[in-house]
Parts: sequence; C-alpha cells; structure tokens
Amino acid sequence: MTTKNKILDAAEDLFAVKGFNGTSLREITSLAEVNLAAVNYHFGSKKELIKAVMSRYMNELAPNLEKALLDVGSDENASLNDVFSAFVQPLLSLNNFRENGTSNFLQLLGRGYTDSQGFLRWFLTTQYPNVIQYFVDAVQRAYPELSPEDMFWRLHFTMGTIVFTMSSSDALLDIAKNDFSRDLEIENLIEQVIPYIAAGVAAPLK
Amino acid sequence: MTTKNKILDAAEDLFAVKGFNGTSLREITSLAEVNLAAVNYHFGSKKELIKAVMSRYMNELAPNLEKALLDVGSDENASLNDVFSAFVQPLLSLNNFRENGTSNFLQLLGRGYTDSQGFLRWFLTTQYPNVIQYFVDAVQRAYPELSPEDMFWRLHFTMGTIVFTMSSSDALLDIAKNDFSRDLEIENLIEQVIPYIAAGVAAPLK
DNA sequence: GTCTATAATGGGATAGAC
DNA sequence: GTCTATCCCATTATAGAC
Repeated sequence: MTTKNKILDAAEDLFAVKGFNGTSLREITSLAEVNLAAVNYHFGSKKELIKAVMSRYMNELAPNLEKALLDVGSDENASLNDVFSAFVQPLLSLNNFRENGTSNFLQLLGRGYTDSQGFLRWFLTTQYPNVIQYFVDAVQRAYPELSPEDMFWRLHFTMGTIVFTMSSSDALLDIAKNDFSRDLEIENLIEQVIPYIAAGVAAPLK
Repeated sequence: MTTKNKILDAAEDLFAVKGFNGTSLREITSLAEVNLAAVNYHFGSKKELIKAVMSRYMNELAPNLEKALLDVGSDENASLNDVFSAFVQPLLSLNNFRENGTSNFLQLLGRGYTDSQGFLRWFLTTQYPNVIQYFVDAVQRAYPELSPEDMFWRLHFTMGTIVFTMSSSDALLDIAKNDFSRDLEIENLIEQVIPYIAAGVAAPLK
C-alpha cells in the first residue's frame, strides 16, 4: 500500500460523498494517514489528483464497456433495453476493483458534472471518446428513427437520471429500507432504473 | 432597488452558475455593488442568504404550482403527460418574475441537491410539503397501477433528470447551438424533457 | 520520499466609527 | 444602514531539513 494509493483511495471516498470543491487536501491526507505535502509531491495539484482518481476508474472500465457496447451494437436484434443493459456488468465489476467501486464511480461522475464548472466533463469526453461513440452507435442501431438531435437530448437526460440517482444512492437505499422494508443493493437500483431510461429514450417522437 | 434586493439578485445569478460553495460573499457584494458587510447585516449569514434566494422563488412558485397540480389531479382523464405539463406554465411564469427566472430557479434547485450536503433539500421538503403531496396524488390518479414503491423510484429518477438537465442547461444549449445550429431557450428544453420523463414513469412494470 | 514549518491567499464574520 | 478595518480561520501550495 503505497502513499500514492492511500491518497487515491481516501480522495475517492471523500470526493464521492462531499464533492470535489467540498473536500480539502487536509481531509484527504488525514484520512489517508499521510503527510499533507504528499499530495502535491505525488500529484502536483488538487486538480491533477481529481483527474488521477477518475482515470483509475476509467482505465479499468473503458475496455470492458467498449467491448460490451461493440457487441450489442453489432447485434441486429438488440433493443434499447439491451443497449442499456450492456452497462450493467462492466459497472458492477468495479466492485471487484475496489469496495463500493460501482457506487463510488457513479457518484464521482455525478460530481464531475456539477462541481468544478465542467472541466471533468471535458476531460472524460476528450480522453475516452470511444465509449461515447460506441454507445451512440448502439442506440442508433436499436432505434434508427431517432434523429441525432433527439438522441443528443435523450442521452443527456439519461445521463442525468443515472448520475443523479447514483449520487444520492445512499439516501435512496436508506429510504427504501425504512419506508418499504426493502434491503436493496446498488445492483437493484440499476435494475430499477433501466426500464425507466429505456422507456424515456424510446418515447414517441413529436 | 434596495440593498437587500441587490444582494438577492446578484447572489442568485452567481449561485446558479457557480454553485453555493463556489460563490463567495465578496463576489456577491462586488457584483451587487454594495458593501461586504451588508450581507451579514441583512441576512445574518451566507446560509440564510441561500435560503432567502430560494424562498423568494418558492413563495412565488408554490401557489401557482399547487393550483395547477390540484387541477390536473382532480381531472379523471388526465394522463401522465398532462401531470408533468402542469409544471410548465408555473415554471415559465418565473420569467416574468425575474429575467432568466425559470432557468435560474431550476439551476438553483439542481445545485441544492448536490452542493451543501442536502440542507437545501431538507429546507424545501419541510417548508413546501404541499407541492410534493399534490404532485404524488396527481401521478397516482393518472397511473393507479403504479405501486407506492415503484412510484417512489420513478419520481426520484424524474427529479434526477430534471435537476441534472437544468443544472447543465447552459452547456446543453451551447452544444445544441454549435452541433445542430439550434437557438433554443430553456422553454424548448422543458418541452423536450416532458415526453422523456412521462414515458419513463409510464414504463412497463416487471 | 517524507517531514515540519510557513508562505500566500481567500474565506466568513464582526467591531466600531459615521 | 453603511462603511472601513480587521479578526480568525481554512485553504492550496512550497521551501528546506532530514
């Protein structure tokens, strides 16, 4: 367990809960039990640390996701439900990569869209363009009537649904337990949301 | 134009763009062209200022929204699309209340869910419970097969779609302009999103 | 590579003159 | 009600000893 990895782990957990702006280097180094100066020594700046935390996940996720999306994209009979379901296994496998990996990653993604004026959005779309392209292609094949413009909007709505749901997933799972006596996992949440977004994307055109 | 209102206006514009955490009192008073100490004199603290900014909108919006939701909720033949459409006029009328009112308010709502560890969510749900109740009732009537548990999930997904879309609406409208030569307003965005969320809430049950 | 100490900046809040 | 000046605290980042 190197200092660099201790920092990455601690930063990830704190960023997921409190956001990037809301987490200080002091909190990170304190949780990681390393010296305050270590962040700047190993990463150069807080911004670079944020990128490093996200890259660690994206480098793990991107190959699996690209493969799954290429597969479903080349299947003539794939439905929209199938396309969205292609995300499930790659995302869940992040739990093997790190404890709460799936939940953490999705929460970080949500933070990236609202914190820090979109620099993370820029980073992800420029660094991992294939994931997006393959996804768009697969949706296009499953629902050819959707114009590029309508697809743009609906995919953004979908991104919002996912990201927001996941960034408040802890609270949601708590409520489900209290109000409905349901002991759910992040996995069940993903199963709940897929019919919703598939129906949304497939909504009738005006 | 009182000092208090100058502060509220400036705070609102900055909060919408940069979030609550991302906006300093110095930026607010500088934009408002008032003295730094004025915020604490008039509002007591930054947190109270945030509440005041939100209350100004909620006090304007809540009566209109409650009325629209009660109306659509008492209509035997109202569809889910009708229920969601009930939000449109009350939301758009915020543009008469203040320039960019609709967009600003929705962005602030989005910020409230991700910034500042949910204190704003608590504030809104406890201060304006009727809006939520009437809305749930109207959805229940339009789609009675939906169990309370499924409704809970789907309404939360819907909240996520709206809030996320609106909190990145500036970026989205920019992209629409660049990629599709479309000069859209927040109004068009709302029209785009309603079919999506209505279809999502109405998705087939397992 | 790790530490202490500290620089440099910016934050929210307040005291007290006017 | 408004202003200046300032307090006190937290932040990121770095210099320099070990």
